[in-house]
Amino acid sequence: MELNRGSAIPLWYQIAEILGQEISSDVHRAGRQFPTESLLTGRFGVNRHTVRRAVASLADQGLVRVEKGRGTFVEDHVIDYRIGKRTRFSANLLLGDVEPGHRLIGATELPATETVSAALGIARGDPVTLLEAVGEANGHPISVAANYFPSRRFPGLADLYERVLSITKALESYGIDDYTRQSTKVMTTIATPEDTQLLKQRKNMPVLVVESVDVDPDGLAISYHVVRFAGERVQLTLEP
Amino acid sequence: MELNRGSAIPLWYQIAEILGQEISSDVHRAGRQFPTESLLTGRFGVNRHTVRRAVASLADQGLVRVEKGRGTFVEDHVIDYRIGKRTRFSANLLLGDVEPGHRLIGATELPATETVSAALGIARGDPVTLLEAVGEANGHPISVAANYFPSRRFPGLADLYERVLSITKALESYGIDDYTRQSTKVMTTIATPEDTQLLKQRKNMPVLVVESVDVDPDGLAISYHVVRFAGERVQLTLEP
DNA sequence: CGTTATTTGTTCGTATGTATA
DNA sequence: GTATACATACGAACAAATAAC
Repeated sequence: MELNRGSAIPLWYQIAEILGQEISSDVHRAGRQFPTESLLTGRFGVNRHTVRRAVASLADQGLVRVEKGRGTFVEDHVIDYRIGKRTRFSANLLLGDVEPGHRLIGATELPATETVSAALGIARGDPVTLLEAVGEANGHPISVAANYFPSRRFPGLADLYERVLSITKALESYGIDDYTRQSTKVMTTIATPEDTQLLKQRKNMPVLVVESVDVDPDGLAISYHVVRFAGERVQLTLEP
Repeated sequence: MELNRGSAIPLWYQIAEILGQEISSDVHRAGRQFPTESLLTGRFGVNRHTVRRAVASLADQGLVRVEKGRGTFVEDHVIDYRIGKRTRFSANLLLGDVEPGHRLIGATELPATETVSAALGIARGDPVTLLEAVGEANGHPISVAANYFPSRRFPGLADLYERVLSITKALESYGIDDYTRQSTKVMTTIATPEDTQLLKQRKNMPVLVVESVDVDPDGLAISYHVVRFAGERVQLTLEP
């Protein structure tokens, strides 16, 4: 990682690239203080203005936050979560350079509430299987998901899921080899105490709430999802 | 609005429908206390359980919020904002029964920052026109938008906009008769003091941040938008 | 501060109509 | 037709949280 002084690429840009890389690879830990301008001028052997230009670029990219009189701080990493017609959790995150993971925190059967029954197109009170899971990226929790399935159509889904640990695979056992996203709604609220605990957020941080319905090729609803993302760690990208 | 006791439709459901209608038509104002169970049993001449069933349905639909020992409260109305390939602000809101409006709060020309130039596919420092506006629905502010346009391609856009008060119309003068959404990103943060003031939010409420790029039929970027929605008043619905 | 009234939450029991086996 | 199950509706009582005094 050496600077190339002869090149057509500006010095400040090369420095910004190096520092950006270091932030991505956690050399500078999120939330912690970033090296001061004076430290960086020493390290790269350039003028303070050159370093400032590089840091300004990082700030503009949202990688760091500069506070007059206090210092520069590394922003929390933001994970890019793509939402489209064929959203799958793990497949999704693998597109970035993050290691995805699930942790099942509950599998129950209960009668459908108004909202759930309406979303799934079943009668209120019909039994639904609720799979609750925490989604992780690089070992950090980023989402709490409530996934509802009509139990009449998928009997024993909870047990099956606990064995294969994949919704897509579990559904294959019922002959569902393909499903698509029918509707998606995005909201935001302040994290509940439960969110705060599960997502290891600080108090009073915002959460992104995504409500969606998946349908089979015949247009029949097969699942209703309410996913709550840690707002400070996730960015949704909507696929055209 | 009378109850039909003989009908196949349950009493509690009829009551929920009536009360839901009243909430939509602002008979019960948002944020204010909803009639108590005892008042409603009196009004409808039914058992308290029947009223509770109806109110539970309203709560499940998100129309009211029930607090033990305090009472039931009408939730803030949520505006459904559709996002798709052809998102237009006013056209969008007119689909609901809300009266849309704009208020321009600033029109300036400035050099493109890193993010803006990258989004618009121009060189950093190239002049861009920034139109800042507050979006309103039914007279209440729901969004603060920063709209960036490449000034070289649209010279005099700011003045033109102030005359026609419509981005779509202003762009027509430059021969742009159609544009589509190229990319959309959704994030959330806590409102800044400026957000709080412009959106008339309470302090520390979340905002939904939508970043998007519009392109002309040739795929050339014509605008970059950063819109900040009052989180408690807006729900985004993503069109498939 | 404690007391009291208000309001919602919960749990008994009872009766009735409807659909299903 | 009978038995069973289920949802609806009503009645009464008590528990728990809150607000007002």
